[in-house]
Amino acid sequence: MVATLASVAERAGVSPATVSRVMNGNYPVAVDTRRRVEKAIRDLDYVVNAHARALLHSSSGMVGAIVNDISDPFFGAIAQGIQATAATMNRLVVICSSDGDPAQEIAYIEMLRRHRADAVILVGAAPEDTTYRRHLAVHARGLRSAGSRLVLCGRPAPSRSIPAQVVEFGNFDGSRAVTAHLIERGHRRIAYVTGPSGRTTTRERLRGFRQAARAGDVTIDERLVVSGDFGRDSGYDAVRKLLHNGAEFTALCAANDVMAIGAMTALREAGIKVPEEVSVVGFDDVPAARDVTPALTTVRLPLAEGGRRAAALAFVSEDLTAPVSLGFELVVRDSVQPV
Amino acid sequence: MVATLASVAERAGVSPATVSRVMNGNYPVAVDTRRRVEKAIRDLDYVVNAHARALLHSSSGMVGAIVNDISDPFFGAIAQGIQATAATMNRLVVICSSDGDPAQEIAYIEMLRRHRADAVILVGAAPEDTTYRRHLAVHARGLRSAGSRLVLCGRPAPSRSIPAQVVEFGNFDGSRAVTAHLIERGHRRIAYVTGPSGRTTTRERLRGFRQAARAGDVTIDERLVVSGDFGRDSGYDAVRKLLHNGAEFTALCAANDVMAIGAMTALREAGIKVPEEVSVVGFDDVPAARDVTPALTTVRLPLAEGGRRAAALAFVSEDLTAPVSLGFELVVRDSVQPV
DNA sequence: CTGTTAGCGCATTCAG
DNA sequence: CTGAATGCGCTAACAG
Repeated sequence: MVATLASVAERAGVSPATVSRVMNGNYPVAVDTRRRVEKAIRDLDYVVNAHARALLHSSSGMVGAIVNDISDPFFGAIAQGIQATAATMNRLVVICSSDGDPAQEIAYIEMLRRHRADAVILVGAAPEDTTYRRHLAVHARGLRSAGSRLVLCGRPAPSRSIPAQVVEFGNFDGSRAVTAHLIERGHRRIAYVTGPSGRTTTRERLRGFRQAARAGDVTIDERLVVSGDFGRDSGYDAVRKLLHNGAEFTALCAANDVMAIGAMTALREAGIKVPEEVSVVGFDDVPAARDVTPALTTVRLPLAEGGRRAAALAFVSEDLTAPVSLGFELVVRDSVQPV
Repeated sequence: MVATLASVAERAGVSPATVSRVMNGNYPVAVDTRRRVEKAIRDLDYVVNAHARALLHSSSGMVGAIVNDISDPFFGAIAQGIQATAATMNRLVVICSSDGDPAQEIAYIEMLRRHRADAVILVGAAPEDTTYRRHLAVHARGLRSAGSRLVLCGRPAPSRSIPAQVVEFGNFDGSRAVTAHLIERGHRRIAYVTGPSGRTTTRERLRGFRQAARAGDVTIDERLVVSGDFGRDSGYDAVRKLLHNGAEFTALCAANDVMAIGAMTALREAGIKVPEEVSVVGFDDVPAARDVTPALTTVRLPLAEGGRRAAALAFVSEDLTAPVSLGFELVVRDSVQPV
């Protein structure tokens, strides 16, 4: 059996109220009474029931973060940031991996609402389908009316009808910058590996790529645009497919580092030298980007900081008037060479 | 305001009990009554209060996992496995990052006990200090008497006095195998980068290394054993230090891949060719191991499976008589060359 | 099939 | 400074 306030009270020969007062320490209690109670607590290994407590306050001191895949370094870095500031505030973080499934994500949001999470942080690309958006809008209002916060990290602010705080990354601008970097070095036949279809991040980064191409007066051969899913193997496969189709390109731009790294391996296996024959760029600047050969030129996103900012927003009750927009930095390493 | 059972009942013109019955669906309710209630639920966007419910069952349908650092791919892979099987059972997973601090870890365990977590999964190396062990023993008994499970994943079973289910990895055997691999190829001056001090995993892997050396009749020059912390930079720094001290070695064995990869970068920057001049091996087989150049020879641990097995143990109530011992696989790639 | 009752464990009035 | 009483939201008897 597990000890309760009452059992501790009985053992200490006091009332439950007194035990409660020494537990919370915000009320005068006689020194020796306190001592007796503390001993009983230790003897019984009493641990308060967070549920009973939450029932009173209708809050739980817990925040939920929903990510696509916790084993992806992109999400790992953000989760780490969230966790770090949550620990500071003595809050429990519930991390849920939705596996990229919008329905799963909605299910998790509902679970978190059941647990009266103080905040829900949605991390990374948002699905663009309308069923998802409808459900999200309902939950957003529900969270709001329960006094909980909805924070979006790494996805754009949705319609005004859904109340949320948002932390955005420079997906569009970063993608434009890294593409321009390629073009400035003379590349005109540039392949692109996209993220999964129907996600905001995929769209934004691709848009940046196309925009830079237009601005640089290079036309994108649509046969060079192949779709990936942000996973390493999809980058690898994309190159195989490109090569198999006899595509010709002097540079490859991947929608994230993980795919860029898979792509580099495929290139190497095909006997194509990077960057001598093909330049490669990625996006995110995950830790591995620095350690592959050649080191990957990419766009650094302040991922951990994004997580920290998102968590900070989760713990504060004022609404932001505008989204927090985090910058990016073009990190030039060794994977690009002038054509 | 947030809807309650009572408010839904009122709106539907029925009793709270009836609403509860349609919510749980495990009790006969007239079709049109059910319909009316469902409409009220939707209208009010009613979401049950998990805390009120948990108060009755004294369980929460939630399991906690405590890891050292969620952004480390080792933990990411395990967390992913835990998460995957938890989702299958419709359970919420609370992932907590203790930052390698034993006191933090204890604090998290207590938080999870307050929330009446169905299980607590401790992932990765265990601290070896006695204060930690004493606290853990108390909590282990507390969890047990509350009907919760304690599962250890990637750390050895502690003393018999603490009740826990354990999933172990082949730290000792794997380390011995990969070291033997080096020795068989003629290496006799082998450097070693350890994990953080005072952790079980660090000790086990180092022990395997020494054991293999002894068995292969090679004596380890203690100046070649340098300590790291499982982080990438510590692998990088270890090589710098070794080089700075004028150490001579033909092979380097790192206690994990992350450090091995950092070490390879340091070697490359110093103009030392891997594997022509120095062979390198790692441990874990994280995703990046495949994509560095040369691809890293390492020991593959079934990390995701370990997570899945640990989660499975968390959801079952029978005690195992013996720890689950997961195998390992020596993955030979390109980072080792005969001397 | 449906309503009424009681109580899960705790913090908070309100009295002493 | 301490105790008794109340109710948070829900489900599980128990009646009807």
